[in-house]
Amino acid sequence: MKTETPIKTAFVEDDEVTRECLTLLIGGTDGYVCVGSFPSVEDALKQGFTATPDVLLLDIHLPGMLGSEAVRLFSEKYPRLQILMLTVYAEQDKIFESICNGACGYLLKKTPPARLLESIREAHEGGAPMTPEIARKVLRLFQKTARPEETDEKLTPHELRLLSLLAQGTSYRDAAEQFRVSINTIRYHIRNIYDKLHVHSKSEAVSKAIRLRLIS
Amino acid sequence: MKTETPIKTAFVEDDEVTRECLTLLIGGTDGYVCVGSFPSVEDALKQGFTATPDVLLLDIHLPGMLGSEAVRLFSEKYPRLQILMLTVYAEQDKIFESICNGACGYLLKKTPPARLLESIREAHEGGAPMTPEIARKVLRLFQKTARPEETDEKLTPHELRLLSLLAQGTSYRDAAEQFRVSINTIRYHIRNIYDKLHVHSKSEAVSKAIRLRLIS
DNA sequence: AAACTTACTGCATAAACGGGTAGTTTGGGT
DNA sequence: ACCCAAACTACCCGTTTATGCAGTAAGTTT
Repeated sequence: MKTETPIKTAFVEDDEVTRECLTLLIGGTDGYVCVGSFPSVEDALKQGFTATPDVLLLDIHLPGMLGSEAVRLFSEKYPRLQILMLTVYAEQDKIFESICNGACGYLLKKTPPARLLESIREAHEGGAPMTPEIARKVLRLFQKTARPEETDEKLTPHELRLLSLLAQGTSYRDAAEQFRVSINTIRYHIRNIYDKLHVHSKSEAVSKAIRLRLIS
Repeated sequence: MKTETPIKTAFVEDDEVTRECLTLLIGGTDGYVCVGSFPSVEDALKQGFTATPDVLLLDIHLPGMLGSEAVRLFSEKYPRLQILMLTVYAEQDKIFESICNGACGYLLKKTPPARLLESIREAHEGGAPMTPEIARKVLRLFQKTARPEETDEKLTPHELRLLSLLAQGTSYRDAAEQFRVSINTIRYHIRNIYDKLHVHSKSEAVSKAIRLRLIS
């Protein structure tokens, strides 16, 4: 039934036993093919893959360059590559770093083989496979970094656009030109913005606006 | 085998057919029990649940109060409640809103019943069930909002402290007083900051600093 | 029609800012 | 002792802001 081309998978994993297991698992399963298996990032880069991989499994704790750092490297080198982190512990900061660098999933090594294969496919098909604990941690991080904190008075769309300009360092004069209005109108709006945000300067307004997620 | 107490589940879902299906599914499955089933948030609040639910399935698009808004309400009323969003479309902003408000998962209605039951259990056990597309969207959002984006030149601790003051709207003069230095020294530092950040104004510096997560 | 809001414009002025140039002081290195 | 880089101080000057006061035109409300 599997007439589709197999998913080209590669690993970077320092533990030899695990690496062997993975190679066997992938090599022995229909629909998957192993195009590389290395004990370190450096080796992978030096020797190269036998074919451009679709999915890369990256261990976090590696001798030499860490997996969490290598994510960016690989994803820049192979833009269509999906990278899955594979590690023993669910460390908050490593998860964070990996995801920010562009990893698309994060699995624990205790993941059973069937689930692992499924996750590789899921990653290849645009999903973001994670173990439940990790998914929850990601959400927590997310909730922490992104809390709306409503303002008492809402800014108009116009005011928000102006605020964005200010955040970019635009002067009143330039903003006036962009909006095709007089500089005095800009002043007028700025005053309203300041009133609503209870601030008294551009920088304060910008910082408050960003914090309240009104802009950016 | 299921000697554990069943997972108390409730729904808010305006489509009557879907609601019936859910009630039947949950009611008819071992290990799950339905403690409420309402067509709107308002009804749920008015009538109350037959028991404090463990997991709540919330539709996004509801008549009256939207599910994405109700998340906070429910999670404040029942702090140990796990809330799963259940909807037809994966809308970026609704996902964002729901998660920020405290939802722990986000499923599409097309999710097959078996997977749905599994997700409820997963939510109850501290996981964060999401469909693959949604998981990927969450990661994307995450990458967008939290990108370190290294600066080419690092700011000194002193410069960072000054930058925080600027973000609060402090003037050069006041900053000088706080640091017990002359206003010219403040200027000196500001210039260095601007050079390092490649900006030309306070507001631009503040916005860049916040975005780069140098401050706040 | 009178009263009121909204968005906008104009002017004035003190204060704050940005950027150039230049001269101390200080604590390491070698 | 010498050099070097850093942190700091100083002055200048044109530009930009913050903010008060005042006025107009279009659209609502009553």
